[in-house]
Amino acid sequence: MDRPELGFLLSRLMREVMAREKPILEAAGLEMWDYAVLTALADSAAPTQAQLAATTGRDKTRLIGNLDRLEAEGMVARRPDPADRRNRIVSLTPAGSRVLRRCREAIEAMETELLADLDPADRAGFERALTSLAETDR
Amino acid sequence: MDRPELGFLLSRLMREVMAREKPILEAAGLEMWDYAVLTALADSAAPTQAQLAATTGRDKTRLIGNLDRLEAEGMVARRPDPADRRNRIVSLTPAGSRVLRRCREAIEAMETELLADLDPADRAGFERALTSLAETDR
DNA sequence: GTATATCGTAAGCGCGCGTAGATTATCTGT
DNA sequence: ACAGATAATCTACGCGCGCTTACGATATAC
Repeated sequence: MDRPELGFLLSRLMREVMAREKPILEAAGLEMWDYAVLTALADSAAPTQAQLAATTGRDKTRLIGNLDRLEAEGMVARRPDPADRRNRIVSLTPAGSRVLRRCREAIEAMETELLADLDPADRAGFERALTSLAETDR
Repeated sequence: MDRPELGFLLSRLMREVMAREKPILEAAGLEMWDYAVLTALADSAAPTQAQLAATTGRDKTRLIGNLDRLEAEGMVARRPDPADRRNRIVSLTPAGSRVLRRCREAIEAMETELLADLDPADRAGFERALTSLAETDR
């Protein structure tokens, strides 16, 4: 297919998505990284902060600040692992869970709107391909 | 469809593509922005640097450094517009054109490999959808 | 001819980033 | 009991980013 390069297309689309997400997250008092952290904790708590850093892609020393604030606002809990007290188990609080759900819904609505004009088959292929490609971690 | 959010998928894929492009561009002595500039000049010269900045998305004061280096290495030419000597017309030199073509070929090969495992129909839909979405400038 | 606007350029601002080193608490192997 | 590894934290780099201000050269409006 003849098209601009992936990098350009992706960075353009990325900017667009970011621009649309930003006001949603700001309304909830979250930064991008906060949201990534909450999302990573949605299914299950993180056994260590280092692992949470790895799964979110956040630098582990930078993650600390996000957790400090999220904890202060009661969205996240840090408790020492009883089995190894060096580790901090990071988990979502009910309040954090609520904030996350609200943001998630708003963002999904935004995405639906963004993708609305696509040919349905293209859209399905796009989502399948993107999901598959995002798992390509070398 | 049930999938992670667009933002996460895109940023993961973006990182992968960047990681694969980097060594190619480094081998040619280019930074990411240099390559974006050369690509923008491929079809036609830029009538002003401000316009080149706008089309590439680069801040216009930051663009200057890229042009300085590209010009010093003979890949790009800056000449005053005879009709309005405040403007600098930026154009690709033959050498710049060669470097661009070589990088472009390597990057296209990389992309082909990256997309190789996709279902062909998904891949076609992915490329069409991405191209279309990247044109969504609000 | 004088005021106003535009282009390219230089310099400096605060920001977030990844990284590195040191520190403290804790666990593991011997 | 002791040496070495590991987790979280703090501090401090240097980097590139976008943004702002200032300035000289040039063009345009009156």
